[in-house]
Amino acid sequence: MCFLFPMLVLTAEKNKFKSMSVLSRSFYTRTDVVRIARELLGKYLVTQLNGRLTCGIICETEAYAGVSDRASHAFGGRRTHRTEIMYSTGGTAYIYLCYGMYSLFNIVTNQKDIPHAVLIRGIKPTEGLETIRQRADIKEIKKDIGIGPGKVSKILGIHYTQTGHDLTQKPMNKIEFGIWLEDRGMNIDPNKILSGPRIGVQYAGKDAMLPYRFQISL
DNA sequence: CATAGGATCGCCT
DNA sequence: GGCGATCCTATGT
Repeated sequence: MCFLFPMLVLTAEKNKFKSMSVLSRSFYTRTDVVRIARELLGKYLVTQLNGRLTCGIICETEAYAGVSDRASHAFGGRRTHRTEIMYSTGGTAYIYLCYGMYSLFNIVTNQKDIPHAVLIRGIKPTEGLETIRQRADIKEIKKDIGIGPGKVSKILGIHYTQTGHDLTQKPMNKIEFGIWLEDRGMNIDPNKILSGPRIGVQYAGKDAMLPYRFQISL
């Protein structure tokens, strides 16, 4: 037992380190975008902009399964100036403008040239609440402040001009711009995950009914 | 070049 | 639940 004890401590330390880690390339380059969309629930989405750190727990996602998914911008292998970023390696940000005024934040997944992506539809803010309140242009923070893909970007300072950003790199200092994700060891009970059809994709025919939307209540 | 429409939101009724 | 805001994107001439 006295030989085993230090090993247990080491294992605990190792797990602790792992539980605070920035999500790495290998998390994003896996092939199952629907699984990744589920696993992103409970992860922390962090931005640093103009020296301000803001952060929230991801609580709603949608998977977009590339060339075979009629709801995806990359359906049929379409490549345009806008969608080109979707063909990057997993762990790249795909951010585009919706309805002329909302930047929508997506995470590219899978290997290069396979245009899968996960749309982040909701977060629960945890850090930088005063900055978030200012960006939202409201007097007091309410519970639904981070619910809705347009709101996620607005409160975190994410803008469509940042599309293509590498999500696996933290900024090198307190000033540099960055968007990244962290696993802080939050455990999500699979039974608590709600799933259903994606929002706003009625044009996608039968694919509009796929249960690719996932959410948890926090 | 012109134009229709969009992976939305907040305010109004 | 209905609607306007607001402008880029994709497509067609």
